[in-house]
Amino acid sequence: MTTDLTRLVETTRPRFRTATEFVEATLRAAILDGVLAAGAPLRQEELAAAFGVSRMPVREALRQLEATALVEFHPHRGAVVAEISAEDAADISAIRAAIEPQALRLSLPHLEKADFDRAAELIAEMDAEKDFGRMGELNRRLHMTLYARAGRPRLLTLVEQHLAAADRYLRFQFTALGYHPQSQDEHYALLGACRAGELEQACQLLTEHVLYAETRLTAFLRERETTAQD
Amino acid sequence: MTTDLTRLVETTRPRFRTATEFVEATLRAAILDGVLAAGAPLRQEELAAAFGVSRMPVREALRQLEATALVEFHPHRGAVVAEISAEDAADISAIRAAIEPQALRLSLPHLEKADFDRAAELIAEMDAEKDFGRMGELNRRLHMTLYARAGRPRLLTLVEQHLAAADRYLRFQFTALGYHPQSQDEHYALLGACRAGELEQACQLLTEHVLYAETRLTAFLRERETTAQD
DNA sequence: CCTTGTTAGATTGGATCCAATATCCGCGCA
DNA sequence: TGCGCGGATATTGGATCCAATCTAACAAGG
Repeated sequence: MTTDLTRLVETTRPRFRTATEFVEATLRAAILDGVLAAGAPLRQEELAAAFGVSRMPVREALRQLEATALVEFHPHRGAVVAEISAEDAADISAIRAAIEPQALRLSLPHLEKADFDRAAELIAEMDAEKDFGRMGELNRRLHMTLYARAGRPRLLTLVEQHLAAADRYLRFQFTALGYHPQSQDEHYALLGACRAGELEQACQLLTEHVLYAETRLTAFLRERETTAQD
Repeated sequence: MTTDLTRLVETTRPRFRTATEFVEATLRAAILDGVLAAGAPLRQEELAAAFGVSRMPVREALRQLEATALVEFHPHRGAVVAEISAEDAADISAIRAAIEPQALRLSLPHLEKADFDRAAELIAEMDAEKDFGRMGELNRRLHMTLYARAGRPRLLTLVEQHLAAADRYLRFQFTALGYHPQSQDEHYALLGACRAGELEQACQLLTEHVLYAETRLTAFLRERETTAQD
């Protein structure tokens, strides 16, 4: 683990103004990308060494990640990467199903042709992409492109966080089952409705898109959880 | 400010296992209750003295509050209590309007008579309550009572956070204009629909309830912002 | 008189050090 | 042989100390 992190460290370090910012962003990416597995203990000393800083920025970063449920603190026992479960996946999906249509509703009236074209590009890129990590990134950017003009920073931050959280789960599913192609059909349909300015239909499609993803994902996770008990 | 905090400190200290938890919870309450005004600088040394701890638990607490947008960090310049604005109020309302109906949708089928009775009690208490601080607390508990059986911890945490954030704004409005009685009518109607098991109607009423509150609030805030420029 | 450079003070960011608590292993005893 | 107790060790929580940087005041020059 240490070496995996060290590589990221040198490349991204100079972009941040404080060590805490740097550690926080890098740790978040590492957790979301699956570099740090669920349940893995996050020893402060170890991380500090990997990042080339002292324990303090690590502690502050961990605190911030705790607030977004990416790590769990156990007093005097340290922090661990948040576990994943079918229950939690359903939880995240319920949130996405609530806030993403809201974001789209507020954004769609202000979207312009350039935005739709950008979205179409991203979908096309996803068709060609093989790497699951890049795939998740593209998926997030596609969704965020459609919501970007909502003009509601808090809402968009929430959406981004939960897209990323969902992505953490999807990576799991993809590596086991491969990418689910139906999802791309849904993207095309969604973009079509958006381009046509069909607000209600677009929201409907989006809700179903999130719901389908949840159904596929939780089915996979539940099976995985039951077979794991053998 | 120091003295206001000191009073809270003694009464709540023993309930927490770590100083950071204690500082975080107390600071959050102080900000939401308006004890610490919007824009107020949060000097680490000052807070540390008020809480009777060193600067470190204060720093960790501030980091956690930053992640929930209650405080803003400016590198090397310190933290301030998040500002309030009509824009931000609308942002929070948009989030509430999205997630609260979702929570109700998931919870309502599992609510029992005892839950409805508890909610009715809370509404009645609100009719009698004069203090705006207690009023907000009761309002939050009422809403959460209706959502409690959703069985989605993340979603409920989000709802609770944004109810609290909205409450911070409502306190502003109430102290200037007094409590808006229409809100209570909406509560009674909502509870009625819930009791009758009318899921769709209840969600509709709830959405409108949040929306009305937003309309009243932003109108008040916008007026306040324009008159403040004289 | 206004602008700009410089410097002193205040305040945060980060590192190190000490104390408190949990875990783990071995020993004694039933 | 199994269970409980106690100390050693590792790790976190908290305090203190030092360095980096921002703010503000003041002086010099245009």
